Amino acid sequence: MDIQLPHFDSVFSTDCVIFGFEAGELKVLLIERNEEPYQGWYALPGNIVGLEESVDNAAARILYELTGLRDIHMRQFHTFGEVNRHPQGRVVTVGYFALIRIGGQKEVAPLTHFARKAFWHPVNDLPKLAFDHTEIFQRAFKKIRVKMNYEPIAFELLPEKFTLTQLQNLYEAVLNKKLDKRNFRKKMLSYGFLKELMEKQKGVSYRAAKLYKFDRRKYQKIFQTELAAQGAVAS
Amino acid sequence: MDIQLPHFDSVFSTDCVIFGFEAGELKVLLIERNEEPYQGWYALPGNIVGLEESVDNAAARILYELTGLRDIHMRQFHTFGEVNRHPQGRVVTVGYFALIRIGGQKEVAPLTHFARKAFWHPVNDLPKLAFDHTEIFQRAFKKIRVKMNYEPIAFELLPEKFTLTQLQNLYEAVLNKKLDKRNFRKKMLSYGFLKELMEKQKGVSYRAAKLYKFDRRKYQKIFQTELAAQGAVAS
DNA sequence: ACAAAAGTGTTGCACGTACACCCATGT
DNA sequence: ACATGGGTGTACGTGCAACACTTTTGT
Repeated sequence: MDIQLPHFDSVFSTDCVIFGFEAGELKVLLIERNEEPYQGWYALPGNIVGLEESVDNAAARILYELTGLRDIHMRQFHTFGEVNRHPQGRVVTVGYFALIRIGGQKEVAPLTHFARKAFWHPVNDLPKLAFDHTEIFQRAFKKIRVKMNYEPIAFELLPEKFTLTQLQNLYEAVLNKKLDKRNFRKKMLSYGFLKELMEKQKGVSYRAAKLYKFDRRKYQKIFQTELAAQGAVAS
Repeated sequence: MDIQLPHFDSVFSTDCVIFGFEAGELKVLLIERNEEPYQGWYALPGNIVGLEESVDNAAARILYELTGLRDIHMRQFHTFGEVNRHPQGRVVTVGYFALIRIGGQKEVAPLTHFARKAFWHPVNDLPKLAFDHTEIFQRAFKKIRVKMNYEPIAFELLPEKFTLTQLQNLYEAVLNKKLDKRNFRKKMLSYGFLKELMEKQKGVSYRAAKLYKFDRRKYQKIFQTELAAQGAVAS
């Protein structure tokens, strides 16, 4: 590539805020850093973007190297460009978030020596993180709380088959408020994108609940229809 | 600053999508480039971020240098990180948008030789822009269309005093659909953040309309109350 | 007087919210 | 039998959408 731009000692990085849901708690994926700066600190999985890869691809690669997770649907949410956010130079970082099923892939574990370990930590009661990662996390958390009200992202956190109570618990954990059971069920079912399975919960010492799964095809059908309706009005 | 990071020949830039409203049309601020690459092309105002300035500050500085506009409230909306978006090297760009009153400041004009001119162009019927600026623009446009439905950003585009019909025309231009006059007025007034002035329109050859202004203090009061109510439920 | 835009209410419908009890199952 | 969560319906209020005519003013 023919470089004619000014040479700056600047790099960009990506940091990933990966949410999971386990034992009724919302969790975030952290690593323990194995290199300076902030060696031994907890941090979001992140690293420097290579010259020959897009930022989106870099985010996926870095997440894989630090945690073993791959094929995760990540979305950019904000770029952090303060001058002194990295003690060793000018690093602008692009923040991504994702919501995944804990245990949906094998255990999380770093593939490089850059991180000592990778682990899930409850979002409440987070320790101080390296760099400005606490701020990055907060911003991602706020984002998903808002997004959960108008996009079906909650299902990405649940196992494929789930009960309505599990779904409600998740909403309550993310939104941090109690919801009314009857209204919650009525509303969720009214959307029409939950598929009721013939199956029931097993191994519980009380009445077993029906299992549901999120029907992405139905959801997209509904969503596209809405968009088309809006388009028709607009034309 | 003690640089111990890998040296990459990479830079970051900002590009600004500045919206204005004039003659019933939504417009975007463009420059004509005076340097390679894309010399002579139309582009969004943008340039490279300096090592010693935050990305946010750079966006403001660059906009000022290229258009003479300052003290504009800009918001980041997306970062564009494809490998080949700049023909001369690796440039990751952070996109910002703003909505302003055309004519609220003096005429737009570049302060540097980097741009030949700066001018307003209707958002419909945009020419091909330099780099991936068409995509950047589209993404910003989509953002404000969505945002206009739940934040009072429309007022940033209007003169301080405006009529309800002007406000409605603006909504119609941005959302690209016709709205019902009675419902629109009822809804806008019901929010309670429009202050009716003692003044009327002048110089029109028909019944003069009342002038209103956006009362930001009232808006914030309402907004904070809503937030507090949500917080109370959550606690 | 006429042209042009300002201004004004009612009704039906969809949706959210509040609220309490019986049911099925495992121990 | 009892403990535990599963599962269900109604009534009310709010907010949005559809819809047409009279009023004011300048020319």
